[in-house]
Amino acid sequence: MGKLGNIIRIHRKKAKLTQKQLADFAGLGKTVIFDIEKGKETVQFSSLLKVLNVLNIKLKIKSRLMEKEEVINEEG
Amino acid sequence: MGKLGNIIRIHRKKAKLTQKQLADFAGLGKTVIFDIEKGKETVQFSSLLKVLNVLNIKLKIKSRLMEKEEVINEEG
DNA sequence: CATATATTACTGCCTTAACAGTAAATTATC
DNA sequence: GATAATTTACTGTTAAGGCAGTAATATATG
Repeated sequence: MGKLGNIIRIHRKKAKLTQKQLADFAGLGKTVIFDIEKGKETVQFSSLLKVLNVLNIKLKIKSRLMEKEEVINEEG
Repeated sequence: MGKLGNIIRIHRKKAKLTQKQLADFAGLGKTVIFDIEKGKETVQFSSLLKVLNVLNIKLKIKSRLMEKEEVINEEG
């Protein structure tokens, strides 16, 4: 299973949310949560961001051209 | 414009690639590269990963539940 | 063990991203 | 400024994600 899906599932469990509840909070259907946790990579990036934001997970980007790592999903 | 799109464009320029060339390397259509750089978030996550991998950009994940940051896109 | 809850899996419909092709606008090169 | 290259923008078609509904399996709770 995908690394990202696993991480998301762990965070969901910690937050004591069901897939349905997480889906509702993120404004998505339950199928997407299931797919993401299953490791499906063809989900829309926006769907992933919504889930990450609900779970307070930061997405960072890093390369040799950049001195500092940049956070992609800055939520309010 | 989206932060991620900007970063990707900068990396593409540094690599001296046109949108079309980057698209070919990533196995995508030129439209997707254009959309990503424009900041469109509804692209498929897999498309984003392909582009990031071509440009050697790492995607990391971080949260308070995790001690270490994890790299999502480990390419070979 | 029985019941309830949650997860996994499958279905068909609907929306939309991905795509190639093309044209216009912008930028680079001579 | 003229030419070429690149980027932006739009179009119609095709492929696929998102979704609710439902059923089956797995897990939790009594």
